[in-house]
Amino acid sequence: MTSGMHERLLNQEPGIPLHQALAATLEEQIREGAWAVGSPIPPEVALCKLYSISRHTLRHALSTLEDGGLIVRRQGAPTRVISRQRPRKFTQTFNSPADILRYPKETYRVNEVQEYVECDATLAKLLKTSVGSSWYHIGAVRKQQDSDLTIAWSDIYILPKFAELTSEPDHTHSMVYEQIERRFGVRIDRAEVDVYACGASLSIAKALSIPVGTPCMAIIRHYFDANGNPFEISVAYHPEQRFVYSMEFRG
Amino acid sequence: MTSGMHERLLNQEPGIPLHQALAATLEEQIREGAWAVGSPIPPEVALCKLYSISRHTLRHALSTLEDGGLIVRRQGAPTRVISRQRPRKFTQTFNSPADILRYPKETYRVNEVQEYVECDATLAKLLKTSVGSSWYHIGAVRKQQDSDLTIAWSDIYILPKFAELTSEPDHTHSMVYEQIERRFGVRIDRAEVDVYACGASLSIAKALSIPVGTPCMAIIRHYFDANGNPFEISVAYHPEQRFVYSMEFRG
DNA sequence: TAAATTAACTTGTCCGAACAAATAAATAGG
DNA sequence: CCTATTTATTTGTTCGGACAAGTTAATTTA
Repeated sequence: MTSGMHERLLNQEPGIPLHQALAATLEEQIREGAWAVGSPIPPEVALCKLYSISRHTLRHALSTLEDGGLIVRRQGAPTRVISRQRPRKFTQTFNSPADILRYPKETYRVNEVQEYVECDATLAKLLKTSVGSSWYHIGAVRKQQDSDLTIAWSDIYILPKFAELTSEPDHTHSMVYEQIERRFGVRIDRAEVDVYACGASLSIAKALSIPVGTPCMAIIRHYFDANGNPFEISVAYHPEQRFVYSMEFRG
Repeated sequence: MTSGMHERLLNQEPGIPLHQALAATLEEQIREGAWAVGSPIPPEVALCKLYSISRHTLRHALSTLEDGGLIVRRQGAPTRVISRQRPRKFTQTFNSPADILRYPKETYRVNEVQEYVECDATLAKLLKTSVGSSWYHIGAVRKQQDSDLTIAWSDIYILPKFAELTSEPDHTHSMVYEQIERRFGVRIDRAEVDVYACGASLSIAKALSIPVGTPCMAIIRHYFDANGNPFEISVAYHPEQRFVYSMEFRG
């Protein structure tokens, strides 16, 4: 190309910051394919001269594009385009593990079973652990504070060394993982949640006063510590119509 | 306090940037409760003098804290502490709405019903829309490509103007929302997902060849456009044992 | 007293410059 | 031809300064 590249003027409207207008312009250029995905964009000093702006302002704009997932920057290496459009990501953020199941605050547990158990084949498969592993089992119903309506049956399995938690005063009114974190300093690093439908077993039907085989939503939560080992596994059974697991995603 | 506040030296180890060390120090201060939640921290110029650093470096550190959710900054107003600890957020990111339900790629639909419908009271409640609103209804079973095992029954409701989609060649092998986006340029801005357990109704039981009342997991997805209006609502029923909705969260 | 205006304060934007650190390309050596 | 070293390139860090824009508190005015 004989004629030099003409400077693309920033349509600088009053009121919007320069770095913002610049980011929009660059994003537009990337979308139009001015630079192919994977290829480097001009170095910062070149862009500064092209747009007649300070390096600081340019870097602010590039930072915006990087946050948006359009480019990657590495010290020493040229900045590269990694996507022509802002990748659409549907995210759902939970501020605490309690939100994962969105249990209303106004619920509490009534423990009916407390015992040490050893995994047989069936339980090991359910908990995704090995046969013979030992757990402290808490069987409880979860009720609504005001109406006393039974929402679910919960089987909570925790490491035997945490068994003493059950003697805590507010044990039945707060989440077990919170108590473990408070008393033992074990922090949740990762959580797995499985959801599926099943019919109520005999014992669950009895505890919830529903017919055997009533459709239930089973929610199994695995809590892992920083070392990747599970320290709490809870299995909750929600009878039909008594619980809706609701989520929202934004693009 | 008569004695002036003693400067807290930054334990500046070689190799780590100043703004990073500063951010760590400030985060520590906040965690220790140097400033109560809701109260303002000293203005930038004061912190600059206290730590003998440039305002630019300080702002870089504050930006880090803001990203971490510890403080909020508003032009003109003092910066305030909003949390003493980095709020633990469990996030799950989906790159496409398909991942929300994690449908395997190797599934396809077999349409059995295609009709225009008008919401009666029951349907309006299920779809969270108003009575009398019109939709184009697609009833279909979802099957696995190789085994031909039926995974679910789906009721898909789309705006009447999108009805012509069903004549597309690959209609049954791709997601309806994808086709809407491709053909009509309607982009998903938000999605709501509700999950609960229910028993199989007569029509569903017949379509899936299962007994009436078989436990099913119902997943209702609402897709909203940029204006906040729903343009597709799908209701899927998964019989027990045939579908597990699995999620993973990281702290 | 209550509302409107002013002033002080605080964060946001933007420039210029210099050096450090990491990477990629060019060069020298086996 | 391949490897190790050097050089050039590019992004990261840090300073210093000035003004703009928004918020809050104080002041004035009705």
